[in-house]
Amino acid sequence: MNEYMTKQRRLLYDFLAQRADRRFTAREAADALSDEISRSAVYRNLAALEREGLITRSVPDGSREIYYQYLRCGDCRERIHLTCTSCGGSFHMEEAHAERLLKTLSEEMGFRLNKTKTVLYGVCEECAETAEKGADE
Amino acid sequence: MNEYMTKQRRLLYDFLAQRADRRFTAREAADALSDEISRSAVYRNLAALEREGLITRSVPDGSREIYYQYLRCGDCRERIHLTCTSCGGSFHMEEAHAERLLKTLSEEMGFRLNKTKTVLYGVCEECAETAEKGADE
DNA sequence: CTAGTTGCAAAGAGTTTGCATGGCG
DNA sequence: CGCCATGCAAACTCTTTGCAACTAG
Repeated sequence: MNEYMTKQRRLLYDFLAQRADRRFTAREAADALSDEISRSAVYRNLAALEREGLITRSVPDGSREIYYQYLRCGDCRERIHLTCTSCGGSFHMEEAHAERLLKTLSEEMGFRLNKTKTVLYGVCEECAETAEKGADE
Repeated sequence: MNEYMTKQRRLLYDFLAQRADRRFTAREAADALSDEISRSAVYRNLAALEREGLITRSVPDGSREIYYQYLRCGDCRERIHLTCTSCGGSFHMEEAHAERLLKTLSEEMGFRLNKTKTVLYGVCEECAETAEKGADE
């Protein structure tokens, strides 16, 4: 898979690098690169990247569109992710805490947590502060 | 909203009760009830129920379809859910553990976890055992 | 009665696919 | 050169919507 490094592929990879850790839809990628890559190539490449585990997919509440996200760091794939529902930003949980959580769930109820699939949703520090300054809600 | 209890609505509610805590797609519900309820009514009612917070939506990896799930217990909505990626079954995390997790995330990185939105994925005890008996993988 | 609800069929949105052409290695 | 990838447009799938008929309260 991904045997040829085409011009289109390279441009898409650049796009990913620029948007590291941020969500985007296939449509956004296709629009941003519409002069250079066809819609179908974008879809096909994103699907391939997902298969390889280099990007992850999600479908936020209220949306019908698939969002992709490139997780920059190499060790990401073995860590539990936190996603900010406000900015879409991604963070990870410290290993020690993740392990403790894993252990707790396993011991208490035999549940084997999948660190890769699991995403914790909430609001990140930065967004929480912004929201507080903005007052209402 | 949901002011009238129509025959169709009642049938859909029965369907939910029967499938409590299990995932199903709008299509599955529509098919199961196709003699009694039109597809559009199913979609409309599921959307209404979701708005009211009585059912939750999710889009599993590799699927494009929206899955719904009725969470039986009343106190569910304030608890962190665990979903088994094998059987789709739903469980919750004990309050004490949830609180500890919340506190850890908040103190360590200012992340405010949303208990309602967050779902932990993994394999439940029962499915893990079945898989082990089945051997491979 | 009257407003919410249904059913139907048509429209929409997002994604996928077939096939001929093009380009990487 | 051979094979993978692209582009285009048509096809698909799931979901939503407009509207007239129906029905719960």
